[in-house]
Parts: sequence; C-alpha cells; structure tokens
Amino acid sequence: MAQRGRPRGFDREDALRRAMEVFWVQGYDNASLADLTRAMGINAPSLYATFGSKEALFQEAVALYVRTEGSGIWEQVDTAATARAAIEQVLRTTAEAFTRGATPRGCMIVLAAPQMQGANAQVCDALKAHRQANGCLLERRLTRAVEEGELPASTDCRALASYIVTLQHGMSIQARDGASRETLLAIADCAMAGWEALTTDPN
Amino acid sequence: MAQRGRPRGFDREDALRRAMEVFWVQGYDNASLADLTRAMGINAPSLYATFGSKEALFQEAVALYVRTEGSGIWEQVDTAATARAAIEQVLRTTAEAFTRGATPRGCMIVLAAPQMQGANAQVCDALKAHRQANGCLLERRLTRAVEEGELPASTDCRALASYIVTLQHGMSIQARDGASRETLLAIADCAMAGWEALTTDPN
DNA sequence: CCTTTTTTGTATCGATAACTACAAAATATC
DNA sequence: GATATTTTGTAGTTATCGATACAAAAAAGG
Repeated sequence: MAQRGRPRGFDREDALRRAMEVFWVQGYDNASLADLTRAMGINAPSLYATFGSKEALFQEAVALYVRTEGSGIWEQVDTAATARAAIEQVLRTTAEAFTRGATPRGCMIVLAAPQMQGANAQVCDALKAHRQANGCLLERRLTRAVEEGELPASTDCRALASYIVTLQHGMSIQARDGASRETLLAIADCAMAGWEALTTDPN
Repeated sequence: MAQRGRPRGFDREDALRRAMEVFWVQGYDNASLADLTRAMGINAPSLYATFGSKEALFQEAVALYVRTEGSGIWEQVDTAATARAAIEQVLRTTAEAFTRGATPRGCMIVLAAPQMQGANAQVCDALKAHRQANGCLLERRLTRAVEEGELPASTDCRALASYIVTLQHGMSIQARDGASRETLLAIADCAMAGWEALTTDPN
C-alpha cells in the first residue's frame, strides 16, 4: 500500500515525545501551541493534521508518559515478592525517577493540571483517573498480601494505599521545588520505617 | 484628613477575599481578569487602581490565605506540648481544612502554580518559598524536641520534616481529587502510626 | 459655586491564545 | 507526463489575554 501523498517530513513518535516534555514541564494550559510547535520542530498545520487538537496531542502525550516514564515506577507492583517490597520499590523508584537530570522533575500526571479547573475538563478527568488508578493498584496489591498471609486481616488496605499514593504525589511537588534525590529517598525511608507499625495486628 | 475624591464603591477586603477564592480554585494562570472582576464585582480599572496588577493582587491573596486559611494548620506547631502533638495536629487539621464545604479543597499554596513554569516567575517563587517555610517550621520544632529530650539525638529532623510536608502536600492533590475527610484522616493516622519507629534510637 | 482629587464605567489597546484556509510541494498511481 | 493524494509553510481567522486611555461621576476643600 504505502502512503499516497507527500510523505511526512518528521518522525511522529519523536515529535510526540517532545510535546510530552513540554506538557510535563509547563502543564496543559501553560503549554502554548507556539511552545509545542517550536519544540516539535513543526508548524501548527502539521500538528493538527497529525494529532487532531491540542487536547488530543496531550492525551497521546499522557499515554506515552504512562507507557515510558511512569511504567518504571508502577510496573513491579504486582510482580514484587511482597507488598512491602512493592511499596518500597515504588517509593524508591519514584525518588530516582523524579531526580533524573534528563527529564523534568516530578510526575506529569500530578503536575500537568492539578487545579481540576482548567479550560479542558476532559484533560483534568483523564489525569485524575490515572492518579486514582495508582491507588487502586496499590490497594489490590495489599489486599492480595492479606489473602496470601503476608499482612494481617486487620490491615486497612485502602487507607494504606491512599497514604502511599499521597506521599508519592507530594514527592512530585518536592521534586519540582528542587528536592535532591537524597531527600526524596530519605522521605521514602521514613515511610518504610513505619511499615511494621502499619501492618501489625493491634490485638 | 479623610480621602479627597470619590469614595470607593466596594469593600477592599471583601473583594480581595473573593479574588483569593478564584486563585485558590483556578490557580494563577487559569484565573483570568474576567473571572476575577466578575467574582470581585468590580471592573478592571478598579482592580488595577486598587491592587496594581494581577500579580500584585495574587500576592495579596496569598498573604490573606496564609493569614486566614493556612494559619489554622500551622499556628500550633510551636505552642504544642510535644513535637508529636504538633505534627499530629498539623495533619489532622489539614484533613479537616481541606474538606470544608465552604472553601475550595486543598491548599492554595500547593495548587495555585505547581509547575514552577508559569508566565510569572515571581508568583512561582513566592509559593515555593511558602511551601519550604512550612518544612523549616517543622524542622525547627523537631530540633527543639531533640534539645528538650522528647526525641533522641539520632532523630533526622530534616528528613522527618520533609516527610511530613511531603505528605501534607500530597493531601492537597487528594483533596482536590475528591478524597473524603475520613480518607485524609486515615492518611494522617497512617503517618502517626509510624511515629515511634521514626523517633526511636536504633541503638 | 469652582477647583481638586479619586473612582467609576466604557471602550479600547497590542499581544497572544487555539486553530485553519489555501496553495505550493512532494509523493504514488495511472 | 498527467492525475490523485497528502504534507508543507505562509498567512490568516476569531477570541481572549492582561492592562489602559479617557471622560463622566462623586466626593472634599476652598
């Protein structure tokens, strides 16, 4: 088959990745079309012909983010040997990922539109859904740990999952404010230091 | 003395409070002059004559927020009997303040410009300074607790303070995402459950 | 009354937002 | 080579952004 008309003069994946970085750094509303086209190395008509709209481009950028950047943080939750190891891995990987030199600091899902009140409600809702999915993922892992006997039946899996994702969200703010990797790791250590107390049957 | 010219037709404090709520809900960049003047019940020239600029209005709104809304959370840190009581009070008051029906959910200082990349760098810097001030406040309180013998000398006051403010920042995201007061209180309880482990000399 | 001072509403300013009309350019098919 | 198809860059669209010019309005001082 091959395409009929004039071939595209840029790499779609590469342009999408550059757009993702702009959204990651500036957020959805603050990323202007001019910012995006400059970073992507294309003009507005090419952007619209390829991605449809600013919102559609953002949604694709979110999907790319989740697939490439976010996966390192959450992918081992189900495969980790224990719930404790899973959560420690999440927090420590977060500390590392949020302080890489090459990528923006903090999580795009948390920082791109946190007011839940931007021009585009669908953008806010999609990001919120991704944030909540992480909490559900952790809660399921903790519930499984209870079923497997790692944790006592008295464990409040939902509260514990909320607590961890809340801390993880806060780490995005800290990272964007310039916190060092050591600081973020120390924060993770603080959370893990309380693990025994959080998962011991009080009776 | 008294003022010479035509008297102002609106209450300055009341207008500022309404502006604060707009910034609180929408963030700095997403709050347009039209949004602000509509909420304040005045026209743009009155806003500029009274407050100077959008940025100056925002800075005043931040000061009002810290003085009225934020004070309830942080004011008892120094006066609380123990560091533990101070921190528990911070977290529990946060859970309550972030889920009042009358005010926007979550903290304006965290949510108004978290990308650190908006049009106005001074706005970002001011908010960042306020965020970090809370961490310093907690760290000083913990250091005092070590000096007073409440906590062992081995306590990592800076890490512990960073951990608490990180969780508190994350609670803003959770609150804006719709978390209930019960959920936020449960998160606070999780943090406090680990207190002994965090403040016990390992030796 | 008249002058001075300040606030008010109207009606804008230039800049930029997201987005697109259009024709030249570049390819495959015939 | 002629035609069909798609992408390209240029130049624009309308709408809204933050911020103001300006004169009428409303007060105090003389």
